[in-house]
Amino acid sequence: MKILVGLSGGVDSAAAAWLLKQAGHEVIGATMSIWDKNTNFRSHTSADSCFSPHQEKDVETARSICRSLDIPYYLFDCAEEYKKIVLSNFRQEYTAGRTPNPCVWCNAAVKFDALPDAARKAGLEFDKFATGHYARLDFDTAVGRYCLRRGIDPKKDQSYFLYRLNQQQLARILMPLGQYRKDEVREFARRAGLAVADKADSQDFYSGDINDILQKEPEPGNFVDKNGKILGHHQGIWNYTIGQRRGMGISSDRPLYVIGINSERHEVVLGYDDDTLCPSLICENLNWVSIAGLNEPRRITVKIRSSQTPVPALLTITGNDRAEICFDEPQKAVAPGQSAVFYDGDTVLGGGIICR
RNA sequence: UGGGGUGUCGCCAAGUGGUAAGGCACCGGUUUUUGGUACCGGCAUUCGUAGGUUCGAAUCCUGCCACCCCAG
Repeated sequence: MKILVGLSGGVDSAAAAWLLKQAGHEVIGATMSIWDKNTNFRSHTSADSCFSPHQEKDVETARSICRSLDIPYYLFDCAEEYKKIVLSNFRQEYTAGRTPNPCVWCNAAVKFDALPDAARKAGLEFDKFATGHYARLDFDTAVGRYCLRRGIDPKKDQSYFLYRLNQQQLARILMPLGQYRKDEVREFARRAGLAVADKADSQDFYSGDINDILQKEPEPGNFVDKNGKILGHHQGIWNYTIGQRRGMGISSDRPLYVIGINSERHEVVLGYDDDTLCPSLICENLNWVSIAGLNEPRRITVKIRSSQTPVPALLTITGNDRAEICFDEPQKAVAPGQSAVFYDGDTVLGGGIICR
């Protein structure tokens, strides 16, 4: 097969490319560029964030990975789509007092969409598009759908970020790392002689001044308690997210957490540990993956953040493109704007955006 | 300027003669392809201030300063 591999400059995607080449496929490397050169932020920071002017360094790394794997390499400019979808969602959500998840949108609209698209438009032909994600894919003939499943390594599973992919996209995707553990992947990279074999994991989305990326000026408002009593002042609701503890600068008898954000009043509501607990949530903008939909309530497990083991709950469709999830045990810090992803064991059924 | 009270880290606060607990905040690190959480570590040679008593004081005594309350 002819396979286009999305390379980030990290170990995982490099190892994925190597694995596919080892398996005898014809592999092509590609990276999407997302930083708009016209952006003029006041503060530029660390190189290891995803959205950063330093992405050229990652491109260079990806290029040298391809050189050592002896495969062709291409760079595609996806900054326009990235700006239109990921950044605009990011800005809109934070401004509305919600907490966006850029990775979820980036995957569905850019990485697994604009990037392979750009490659095709540039005249590249390939059968599949592969990445270094820790998730598994297969086709379930019984339901006639492509199914997304958790990666074997529970600590590295990235299926949470992928629940927005549609069947057309899934049909052409390969995720060769889903069946390996991280330490095995590093071992592959070492064996392949890749310089990135021991490169550090993870990256922030963005590490500069949030006012820059939101194109906002600081906007003072109050910290209040549940009863509306003023506890202090902040410089913009977009600096906070439900469940957040640090960064308020307010001392109390016990730690204080953000339990609400009121965009109309520009207030951030603070409360104790217990106040962050929530028995249920409503989500909308649903996307179904391994099933076509749901007609009756279903017992599932659900993740409301990426680094969480799925927790048991009851999923009920309550309206058009709207669902309610009742947790067996109340969950901490349910943040609107984040995603709730539904699982049945290792299988991603679908998910939606939390609205309350 | 009569009476009473208080003054220990940014905030709260233990300690009443034996050589400064704890919580919150803050800072650093670990975890993590969002945000966040959690975890680990750091954080008053000094107790409003100046003297005195004592082997030894944040703790006892005296002066001064500041703040609070009551009475003017």
